Amino acid sequence: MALDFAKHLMQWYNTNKRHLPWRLTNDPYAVWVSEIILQQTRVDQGMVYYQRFMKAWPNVSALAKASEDDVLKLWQGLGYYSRARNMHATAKLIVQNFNGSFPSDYNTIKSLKGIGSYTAAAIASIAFGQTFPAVDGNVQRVLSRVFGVLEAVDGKTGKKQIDDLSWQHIDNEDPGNYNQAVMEFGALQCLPANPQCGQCIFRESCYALLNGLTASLPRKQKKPTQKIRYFNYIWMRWQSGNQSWVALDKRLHNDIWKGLYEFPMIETEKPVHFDEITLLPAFQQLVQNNRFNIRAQSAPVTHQLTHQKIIAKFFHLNFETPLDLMKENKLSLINQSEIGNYPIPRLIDRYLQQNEF
DNA sequence: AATGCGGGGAT
DNA sequence: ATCCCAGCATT
Repeated sequence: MALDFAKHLMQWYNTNKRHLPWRLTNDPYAVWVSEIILQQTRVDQGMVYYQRFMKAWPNVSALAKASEDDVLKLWQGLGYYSRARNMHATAKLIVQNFNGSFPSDYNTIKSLKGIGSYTAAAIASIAFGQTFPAVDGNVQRVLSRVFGVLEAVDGKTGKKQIDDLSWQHIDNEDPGNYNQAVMEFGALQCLPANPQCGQCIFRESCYALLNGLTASLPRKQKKPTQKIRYFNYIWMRWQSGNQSWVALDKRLHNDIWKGLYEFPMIETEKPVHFDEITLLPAFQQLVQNNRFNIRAQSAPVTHQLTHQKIIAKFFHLNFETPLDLMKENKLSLINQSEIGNYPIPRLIDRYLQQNEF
């Protein structure tokens, strides 16, 4: 199986690989330039920059002699500008400390500014033929799907599993092309969304495909940054005997509440103040008559939370609906929604037309 | 383990 | 709008 993966992959690579300029050479400088440019950058976008960069500074010493401003200028529009600054600094360091020739030792390569474990492995394998698996986003995706890495690939254990797999399957005879083959496979076949599984060479053995997990692998543990937004609503409270009642406004689709105030209220990025809200005339009257204690609330919530959860949390479910009292007070209960085991009364527009409560 | 760093393409 | 891209350095 271990041999099979690399063998099939290399065959696929030979017939399907794209013809890219940095694949025409094993010059460590060219490999370095291409790898830095391609960090978090699509091939299509980086291509032009690579050509211009190599034309402007074809080797380490040329780059070392350039001014940082010129390097940054060429980098303009590519993003992650520390890449350019690091390259320039590293070129000067290579001239100073390594006599202008790119180091071939993995740990030395990795010690250079802007070169981490991925780039060091890529340079060591592609330029110097050493067996170091280069693990990037493509590799994480391909290996986690084909071999079924269920742990998060950015977590400790998942990373270890990917690392083990990549050492297990790397082609010692041609590590540089093996590394590029996995990445190319990830970029052309095993796509993040809508992978081309129908014509995939691993379709009969791929763990993810066989278990219907292609869409959910690789798993990531990093949760998306949660935006705080505010669900705004008005709640009313009134006493009747020993009972305290609460009425909420009605939620419509798209997180809009409507009914108690003039304009539909919608989710906002900042809390809403009561002053900013205009109640419908009928309710203004009720407030003036001290029949109701009425407040506006803005509840900070993460977007994922449902309206029901917000209400439940806000009121701590500390009220029970006295249906009888509702009727006695001539409030027609139009709708109930279950929150947990507690029914919550909702006011709807019909109430507003009844001036008598 | 989490963040910041960027611009662009695909969905 | 959100995710992701041939990641790395810093905290």
